[in-house]
Amino acid sequence: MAKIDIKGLAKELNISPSTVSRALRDSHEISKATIGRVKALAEKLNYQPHPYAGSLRKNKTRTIGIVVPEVANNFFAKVFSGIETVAQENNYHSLIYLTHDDYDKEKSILRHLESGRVDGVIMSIASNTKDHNHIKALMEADINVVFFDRIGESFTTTKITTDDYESAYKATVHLIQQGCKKVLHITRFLHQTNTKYRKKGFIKACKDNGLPIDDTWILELNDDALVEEALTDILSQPKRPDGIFSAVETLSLYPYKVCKTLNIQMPKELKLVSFSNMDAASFLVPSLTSITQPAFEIGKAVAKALFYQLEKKKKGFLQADTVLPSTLIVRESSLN
Amino acid sequence: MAKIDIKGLAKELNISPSTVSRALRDSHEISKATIGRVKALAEKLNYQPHPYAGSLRKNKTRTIGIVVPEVANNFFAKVFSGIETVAQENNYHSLIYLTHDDYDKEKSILRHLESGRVDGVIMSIASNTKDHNHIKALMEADINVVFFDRIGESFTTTKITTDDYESAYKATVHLIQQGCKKVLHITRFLHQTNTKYRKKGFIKACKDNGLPIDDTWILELNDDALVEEALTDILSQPKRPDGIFSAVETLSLYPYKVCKTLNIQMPKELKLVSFSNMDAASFLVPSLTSITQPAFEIGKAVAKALFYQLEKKKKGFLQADTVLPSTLIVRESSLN
DNA sequence: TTTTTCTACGGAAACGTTTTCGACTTTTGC
DNA sequence: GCAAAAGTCGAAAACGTTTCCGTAGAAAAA
Repeated sequence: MAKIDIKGLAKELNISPSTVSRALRDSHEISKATIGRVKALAEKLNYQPHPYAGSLRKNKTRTIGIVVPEVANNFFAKVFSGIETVAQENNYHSLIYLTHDDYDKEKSILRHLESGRVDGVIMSIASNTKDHNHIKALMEADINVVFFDRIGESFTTTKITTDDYESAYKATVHLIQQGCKKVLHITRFLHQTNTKYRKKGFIKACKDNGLPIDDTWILELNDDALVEEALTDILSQPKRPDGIFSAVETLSLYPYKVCKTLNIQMPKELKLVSFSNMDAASFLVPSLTSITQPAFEIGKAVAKALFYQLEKKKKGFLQADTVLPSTLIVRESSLN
Repeated sequence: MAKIDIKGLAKELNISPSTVSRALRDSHEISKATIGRVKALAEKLNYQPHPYAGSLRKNKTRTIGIVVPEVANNFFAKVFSGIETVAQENNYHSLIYLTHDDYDKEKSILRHLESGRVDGVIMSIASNTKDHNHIKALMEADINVVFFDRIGESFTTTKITTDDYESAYKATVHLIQQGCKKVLHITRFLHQTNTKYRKKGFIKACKDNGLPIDDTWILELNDDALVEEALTDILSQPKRPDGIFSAVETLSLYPYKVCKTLNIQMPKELKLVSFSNMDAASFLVPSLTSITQPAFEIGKAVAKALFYQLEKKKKGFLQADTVLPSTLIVRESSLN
């Protein structure tokens, strides 16, 4: 099947390319009759417009860039699924880039995206980027950028987050109500916005309930290789914690492991609640009490917000700062 | 920062756009001196070539399409991660489309991809597509297509799979060696290539070891809503199975659930092994004996194969049919 | 009838590159 | 000293669209 283009159609029909172009887009300055003829032939020859030619001329790509740390992760995968759903509905295309939580990679990706390959970018910032100049540069190149979860707080654009502070507060209070006297907070990358607020919620909950807090009860465990050791240390102490609040899914399984080797009974001697979108949460023993973020909805919301910005001429945001509620699902790991 | 293009650079340097274009690409017909001047200015002004202009002229996009059923799934997510890694290494861009296992959606996606938006496509076929004309059409539009896991067997192109037959055989034999006398096979979408071969391996293992097989011992459970009921039924029978071999991860957790409600002891009364890439497998109780496919490696292999085809002028494949080995990880759920 | 307004379409420029074809200058080979 | 060969660059076409501008004829208004 030889590729057919607008010129080919035009020649076949003895009309000009401009007429064909207009006819295909139902222009009012073309008669119904010719529109019919053009569309019939286009259909018959399976004409597919070349997307890049149009993009070049119109300076619109109908493509978005999605820049995230990873995708082999329940949360990000579900967010992406939400984004993609909305993108397909709006006839947008999704270019996806993984930063692997590497600042330099993120920088070079964003720098490339200044080229005009995409109309807008949805991103969740890499865990080790602290400086945001590359993001600012992208915006100054007139690319719309919106954030979710790990946001750039200083930018005035759409940011979709969850109620990290409140959820963390609620989870901590839940542990305390179940009888915990010493709650340990394990977390990662505290300079990120989401973990930062989770920590604040944790601290507030402890204070409100008269639990003493010092920094040794907050463990920032950034290196996978060291988690088990650190956890073993603190759980071997005589005055070990009787509750753990984990701010990230990737840390949630370690307590199970360490308790097994140290022969600590969960939930009797140690209660656990963790942020997590893991499907298997209810099949663990004890099943995991979790705070799950509405990942799919986050994806849909952030995509909708971006498309809103892209379609409207007027500047303005659909919802500049949207906070979606997470839900605390109480299972066995936290129960008395 | 006003966007700068080749013409702008040319004017600034008082040379022609063609010279600039060549200089940026280190053409040997441009003097070292001008190459230096051009690159210096390009760097200074943060020149980013417009990708679509080049694509249009060169008829090469350096973009691939990835068409998969879903991504909120350990296996596909890890495969994608492998693909993306190789893509970034080779300076390719990844457009990703989810079919949600819907044939019509897959068809319209592939149809669109005939347009020239991508140079090649990596795909894993949706579970309910049985006719492959849309794929054939894409190939005839001169788009390279390669497959992984759920492949189109009739096509002569690269297909990356795992040793489904052998793994299934090995898993079944393992169950039998652990004392199972009646092994149930639960699976999905048996018209797919991968599940089809897993079933064959299962049957062969049973026959080789003198276990009687009839069709009631093979359950094709395509509807999520009906799985629990079906499993409850068969496990309530007096002559219930004492072993389950699950061909897909999405079915692997149901036996846990049903055994709990029916008060059947795992692994004492019922042993289980399942295909799975789930991280939590070792934290289940009993921990799940699983066959895990090398998802990340599959992604890398399929991407490498595609890029090989795209870069070489000569027709030919890197590895037309590559079969990567899965590994059987024995945990508690299958042990005597 | 003449003038104006629509209707329906064509010609050509434009988007930002790459590449073909030449052309001019300098170097090389004899 | 002269032809051939290198070396270095420019003009313009081309990729496949969209859109600006123009115009012929028909219909409407005068």
